[in-house]
Amino acid sequence: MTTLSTKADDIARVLEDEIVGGAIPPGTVLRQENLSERFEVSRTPVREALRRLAALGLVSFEPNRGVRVRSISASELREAFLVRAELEALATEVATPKMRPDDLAEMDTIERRFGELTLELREQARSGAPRDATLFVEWMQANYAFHDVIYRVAELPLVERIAKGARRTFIGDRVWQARAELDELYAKNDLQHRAIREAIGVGSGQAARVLAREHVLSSNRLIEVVLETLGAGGREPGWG
Amino acid sequence: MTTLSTKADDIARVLEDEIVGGAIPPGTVLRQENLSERFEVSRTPVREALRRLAALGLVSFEPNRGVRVRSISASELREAFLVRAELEALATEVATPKMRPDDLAEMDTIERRFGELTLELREQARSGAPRDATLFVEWMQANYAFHDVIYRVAELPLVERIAKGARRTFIGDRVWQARAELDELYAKNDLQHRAIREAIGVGSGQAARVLAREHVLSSNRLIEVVLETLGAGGREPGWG
DNA sequence: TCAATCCCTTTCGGATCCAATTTGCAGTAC
DNA sequence: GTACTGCAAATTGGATCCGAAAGGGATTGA
Repeated sequence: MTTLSTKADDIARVLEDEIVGGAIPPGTVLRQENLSERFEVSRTPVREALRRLAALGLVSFEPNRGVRVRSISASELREAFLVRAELEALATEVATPKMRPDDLAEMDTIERRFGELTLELREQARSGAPRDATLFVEWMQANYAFHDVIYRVAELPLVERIAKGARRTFIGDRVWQARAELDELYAKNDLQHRAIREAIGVGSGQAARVLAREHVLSSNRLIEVVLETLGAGGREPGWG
Repeated sequence: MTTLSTKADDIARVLEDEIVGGAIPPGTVLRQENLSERFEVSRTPVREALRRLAALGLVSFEPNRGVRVRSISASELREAFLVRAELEALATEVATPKMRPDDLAEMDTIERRFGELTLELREQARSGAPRDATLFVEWMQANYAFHDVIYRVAELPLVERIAKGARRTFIGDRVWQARAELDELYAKNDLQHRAIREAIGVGSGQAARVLAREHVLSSNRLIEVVLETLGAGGREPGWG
């Protein structure tokens, strides 16, 4: 029986998901022994996993002190959006002439679902009820699924990898649940998706590029508003 | 006395430089024991270093078989140039309004030197003499220095990191020395640098962006010509 | 009261040791 | 001659062990 993956890789994947998903908040100090007893392995594979996370920029490595989950600054966040904007624009332009009818049909299906979820979210936001996390996650997934079709058609694995790496600098989902006026974001996102899909449909790579870029940048602007109102409060847990 | 860096990090840095510099050719299999006796350490830090290289995409990790230096395919190379083109365009646009007189002066100094080196290289190419490696390296460094000013002024560390990561997928410098008709590239590069500098000088971020993008893309086109004539011969050493 | 020093605990980095997997080769059956 | 089996060498993955660095607290001295 072939193993096909090492424990270090498994651990790295799990921690990666937990960090980008927000389950492990920024600033957390990761102790090797904790992780080794949690995953029921020795510290050796744990350290290899941590090296990988460090190379990916998810944690910072202080020699002889430990690793801590990196917290992202406002400027880093803005930059990540800039990178995403450029690369998604590129991918969208490249994908446009390669789109096949079934790809477009898939985009339509996803977009329809996305529209429904958007309505539900706005409904919820207007009613003032507490946010439903699962609904939000679904909305997010539909959002990503839309872009994933584009990435798949574009066939630019490097671009996809980098853009998705930048995408994950999201500070977790709770940011999005923070303010009710994100209503505007929901509606705009939906409209922009449709505009992008239409531009692709008529085969205008240029237009699709511009729209994709603006789409990401407008998300950026709204996120910044949220961060301001949240007070950019990056409280940093100490080493203890 | 504080160590300030671990052996794993040191080893990773050295190997990184050797791989991107071409000293360790693509396809090479890296044996843990070889490296451990070369660096006079045990295999533990070596493996951590290899994990980092794997996370950076410089080597591929096959469980229970070993690591090998990744060889870059033509499509990967093309993609890397696309990424660089977008990100350098972005950086150039952002840098334009932030340029101070002394920054511009520095660009002029570098560009002047770059022009001289370009002339020397073209001279050498026309004379049919064997390429002077050090001259070429100098030319390359001046080329990079020009762009580095832009990156420094732009103050976009993430963009800089990604773009430079894509820049290093260069298959070493010998590619550039392969054909004499790169003459054209030398001249064009020089002219494009000047155009970019002038666009920045008049404060047109839009123009600078477009010029920077075309600059990188034209390098890409010429590289592809070279690869075609070279026969894309990616001979892969076996596992032995 | 406050600062410097020593020591003890915690935690990390690295070395060594052992188990598991792969691989090459010899031998054998057909 | 070819394909298959089984063993042995090479190599990796992981566990355990040890020395060293960092941090905290008590003691001492001014």
